[in-house]
Amino acid sequence: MPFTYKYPHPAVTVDAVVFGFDETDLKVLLIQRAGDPFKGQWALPGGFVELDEGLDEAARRELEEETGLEHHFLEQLYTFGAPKRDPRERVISVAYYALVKLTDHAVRAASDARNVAWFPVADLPSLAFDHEEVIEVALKRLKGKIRYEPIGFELLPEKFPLSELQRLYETVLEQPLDKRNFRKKLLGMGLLEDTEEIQQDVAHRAARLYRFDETAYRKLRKQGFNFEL
Amino acid sequence: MPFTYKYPHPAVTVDAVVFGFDETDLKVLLIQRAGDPFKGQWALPGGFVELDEGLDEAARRELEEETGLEHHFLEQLYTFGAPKRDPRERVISVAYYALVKLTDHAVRAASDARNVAWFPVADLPSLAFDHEEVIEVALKRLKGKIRYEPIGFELLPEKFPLSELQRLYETVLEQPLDKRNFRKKLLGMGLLEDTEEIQQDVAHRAARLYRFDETAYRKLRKQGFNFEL
DNA sequence: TGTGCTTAGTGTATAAAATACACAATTTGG
DNA sequence: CCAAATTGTGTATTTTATACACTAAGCACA
Repeated sequence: MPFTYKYPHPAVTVDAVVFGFDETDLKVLLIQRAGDPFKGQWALPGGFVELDEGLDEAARRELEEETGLEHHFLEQLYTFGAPKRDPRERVISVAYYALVKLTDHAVRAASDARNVAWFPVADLPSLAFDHEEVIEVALKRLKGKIRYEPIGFELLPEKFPLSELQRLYETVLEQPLDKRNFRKKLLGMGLLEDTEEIQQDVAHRAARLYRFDETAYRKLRKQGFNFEL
Repeated sequence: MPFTYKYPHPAVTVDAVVFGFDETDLKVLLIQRAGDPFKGQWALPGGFVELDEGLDEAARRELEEETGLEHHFLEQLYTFGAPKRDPRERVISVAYYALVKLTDHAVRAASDARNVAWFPVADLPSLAFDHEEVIEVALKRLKGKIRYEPIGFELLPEKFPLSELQRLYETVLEQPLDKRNFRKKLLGMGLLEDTEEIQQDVAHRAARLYRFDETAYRKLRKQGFNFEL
């Protein structure tokens, strides 16, 4: 027991709410706990912060170790620190949320072979710790932020039809949107690049594929443009 | 040194960016540090989290101890945890921001007689730790949030003339607003109760005083109303 | 007491943005 | 070649945002 302090110190963890979207559902990535407490229960991926790493860094490292996910949108969400949220000792959890492209990133099993799985946010199992609350806060943040920052694209493949973008918005915002108005607005922003490609292997008229134009977005931002849906 | 752990634990503090508004300026409350590190420099009020108290609770307690401020708007802002932000040991700081009514709450000196003072955000001294960054993040949050939640009223006295509300918005948003349109919009929301009182002791036509109607706001929220300026 | 200074308070016309809405075009599968 | 599924398109209407200038009230000071 080599780590001693004059005053008591809490433990600090990072936990991540990882969102994915699969054409119909918004999903969250969960990990089945290998040990106590809450052994066998589903929980958010996460772990202890090392003393020499930043918080963002810790969140990325844990995600990589536990799920193999890399290079995704990651943002700090909120810090949860109720005294009894962990039965072992005082643990303060800095929560993050991440957006990943389900199509590009296959989820690898955790290094220690724990179960990893995607669950629809509308149908979650019961969770360890206060992770249900964490997910609620993350959902609220996503719902708010997707309307005034172009983060929705982080959940879609690089090339996508407009209808899929619309479905994503309808799912996250939990409200139907008018097709013509949606297309008018999005295309009018000048953020979507027409890839000149169309869908393959669909049993109906194939849709044009678009790509989010990051460069155009940055240019417009500088000129005072604000994304808003 | 009675507190020992199997793994290293960082220290955890709460720090608060306290905003006030005094008819012309947005101000931040700072405390002059009594001890090392950064002795004599200005810093945000804050301190260590006790093991048996929640984070919000800790933030309120520290504010009360150091400035005598109570019963104000307080919200978690962001958690800062760069490994070297404190030269002594690894310290993770959960930052809060608070909005107080300058007129109602006189600031008391800290219990240990350290200097406490308000500084205009446009003219801050150099600060200890990464507190400049913390204030920047707080300002950005305030600027964003004041537009879609009615938190501006937390910075004004209970009864205020419309012109003062407008000045507040102009100061925080850093842009001029049209008087007639501003009044039309705000009064149109139905959130302002006319107190039937007017300003006293002013050297010009006295303005009507309004009060933010919390009850009306909650009622409207339930009906799907969204505050937006 | 009246003139000037300062701030309060008010309405309308115009432009821009949001909304509501329906059908023809394309491709596949039977 | 017909049915089923989904893409893609325009206009009229309503709502909201913007631009803009003068009179009213109260005090200070000559």
